[in-house]
This record gives sequence, C-alpha cells and structure tokens, in this order.
Amino acid sequence: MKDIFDGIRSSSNIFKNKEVLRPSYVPDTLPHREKQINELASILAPALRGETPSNVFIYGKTGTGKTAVAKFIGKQLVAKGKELQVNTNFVYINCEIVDTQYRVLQNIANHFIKSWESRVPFTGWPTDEVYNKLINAIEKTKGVTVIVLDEVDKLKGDEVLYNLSRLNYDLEKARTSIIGISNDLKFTEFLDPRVKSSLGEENLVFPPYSADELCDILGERAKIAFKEGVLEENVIPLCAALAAQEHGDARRALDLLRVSAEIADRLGEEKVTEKHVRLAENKIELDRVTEIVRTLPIQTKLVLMAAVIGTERQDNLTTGELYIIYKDLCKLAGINVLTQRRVADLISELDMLGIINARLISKGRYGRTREIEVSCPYKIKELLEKDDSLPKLREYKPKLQSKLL
DNA sequence: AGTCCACAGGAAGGGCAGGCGA
DNA sequence: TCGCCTGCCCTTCCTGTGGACT
Repeated sequence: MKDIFDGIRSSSNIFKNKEVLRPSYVPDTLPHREKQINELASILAPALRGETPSNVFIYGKTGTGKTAVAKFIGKQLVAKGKELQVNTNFVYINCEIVDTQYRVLQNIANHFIKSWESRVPFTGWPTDEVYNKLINAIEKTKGVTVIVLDEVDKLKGDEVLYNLSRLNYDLEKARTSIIGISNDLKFTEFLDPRVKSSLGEENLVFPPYSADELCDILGERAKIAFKEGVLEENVIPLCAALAAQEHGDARRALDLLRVSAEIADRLGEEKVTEKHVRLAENKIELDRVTEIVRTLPIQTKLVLMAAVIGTERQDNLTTGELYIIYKDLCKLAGINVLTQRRVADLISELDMLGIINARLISKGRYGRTREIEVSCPYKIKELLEKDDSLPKLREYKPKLQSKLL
C-alpha cells in the first residue's frame, strides 16, 4: 500500500500552493473590489469609535466577491480594533449550513463563550434562553460586534432577522451590526417590513466581474499557486473568458483554472495548456450534472428517464408524449403516477437546472406545447442506468411504440 | 375572422411531516 | 406530549395562448 501513495505523493510539477485557488481562501488583496471595500469599511468604521455601525445588505451573484470582501473587512476591523484597543468582534455565519433561529443564536452565543461547560448545546434549550445567553455574552464584550449572515435568504423564517435586528434595544454597554449577504436581489421584497427597514439601512451591490477583471484576479492567485512558467499564456484569459460568459463568476474562473492544472498535473505534463482548460470545462459540467442527477427525487428521476427514452426514440419530444412514457415507467417501477400538471412543473424544474432544455413552441392547430431535449444524454442515461431505485431502461417496452415512431 | 388544439401556468386548497412553544 | 404553524408536494380547476386550419 505504501508504494501506491509514494508514487502519487511525489511533488507536483505544476502547483506550489493549490489552496489559494479554493473558494474558501481569503487573499490579502481583492482586485477590482476597492470601491466596495471602501464603502463597507466606511459603514463599519464607527465600530472603531465604539459607536453602532449601520446594518448592511450586500447583493450580488455567486462569485462576485461578497463573502471575500466581508471576511476581508472583518479581519481588518478586528486587527485595527486591537491596535486601537477598542473591543471589536466579527462573527461569520453561513446560513446555508446554520439555517434555523436556534442554531444561528446558538452559534453567535458560542462564539463568545470559551468554556465548554457553559456553551449553548445543539438542542434542548428554549429559544428565549439562548437569546438571553447571547445578550449576556455580547454585553460582556462591551464593544461592537459585527455579525455576518452569508446566504441570508436560506434562513428558515424571518424571525431570526427580526430578533437580531432588535439586539441593540436589549444591549446597554455593547452594540451590534448585521451584514446580510444574498445573491437574490428580490430577497428583501418578501421580508417583514420592520426587518426590511432595520436591516436594509445600507445596501451594497456587487456587479459581476468582466473578463479583464477576472484575468487580473486569476493572475494574482496564479503567482502564488503555480510554479513559474507552467501556465501557457492563453490559459488565464481563456478561463476568464469562459467564466465571464456565464455571469462574471470568480469562483467558476478559479475552479476552471484549478481543475485544468489538476488535469495537467495528473497527466504528468509540464505545462497547463488550452487543451487542459477545455477538458476541465467538460469535467466540471459533467460533475455538476452527476451531482444534480444523483440527488433528484425519484419522481423527477422518472420524468428525466422518460425524457431520455423519448428523445432517443424521436426528435421533438413534447410534454404529452413524455407524460405517456412517464406513466408506463411509474407502473414498471410500482410508483404512483403524478398528474400531468405536476409533471409539467417537474419538467420546468429540470429545465431550470439545465439538465434538459424545454422550449415552448406552438404547432398551430395542433396546440401549444414544450419541445424537450436532454443535455448530455449519454452521461445522464449512464447515471440513470446505474440507479437501483429506477426500472432498467431495457425493461421499458412501450405499448405506444407505434405512436411514438 | 373565427375555431380549435394541446398544452402552459396561475390559484386554491388538501394532506403530510417536521419544528416549535406551552 | 399536544396542538399549532409552516413549508412542501401534490391535485383540481381554471383561464390563457400561438398559430394552423377552416
């Protein structure tokens, strides 16, 4: 066993420090976010005078640097606070993971409670007791605490936001400020108006990066991540251009660069080239599809399977034709049949996920319908065939073959 | 110009599971 | 532990729609 790893472990031809290409890495400089950094810094600056900073909402699509900027400012704020001997605290919470009122309050409280015995347990306490514990913990700091709620739209219910926005009413010696981060621009529309006005005192919008800006970002990271001269000239511009095509997503650009280099490294090559970027693009797309298909509910998988079978048998598969195949598959699998209305929604969901492409067309006298195509049909077919919860594709013998062909 | 098809997609509400507070 | 609330999945019912056909 030792020998296997000895071969693989031997040092990389390409990487010097791969970690800087991971999304979790917070760099020392954030190119093309100077304006947002300055704005956020000036909003939070009162914290260093012991005053209450305004609450902020940060919007922007994935990979536009929202989290990086927030963490960056948090780090700087705490450091500056230490220097000036003003107590400033920074709590970061990812609401995709910590998504209930109890867990959010528990996490913030435990940030300040160092001894294990007095920490708030995962479950068991009434929420108001956790809230009181949190108030006491923050009060003891006698300083300003900045709480970042990343992916705040993933929180279940807006009661947490309401309670957090009222923290300052219950505090005497300490102050808090909330930074909400979301990629959903419409998020606040559905909030309780009290929460909306309290939390949205300041708003920051992070625009997508352009291809040139992504080039700079990748260039900065590449200097630390790679050995000298291993990237062919056009690799970074290509990664940047591909990511900018989607929606200026820096995370995607970094992923592309990292995976391209990993592929080159695994192939034992000396240089990362355009060919590796193309392979990486393909791999990332297939990984995404695999992950989505694997986690689909059984009914949606059956709809997808019907789409695969249908498109294999004929071009221009319509909703009605898909539904006929779907019903047969349900009977084969011994699963209850959903209504066409529901199946139409499942088709829309698959369309939104980019697994299928459903185009609305009109056939005039013969009605209006959606024409369905499957993206990467071979990969999806392979994934569905491996799925034990589904009937085997070869078992499907349509009674309606004549109708379909 | 009017008809008609095969749906799309909105609205309302039922059933169920899970979370929460008393 | 129990009742209430909420979110999710789903059904039923309904109106709307683009364009080929008459």
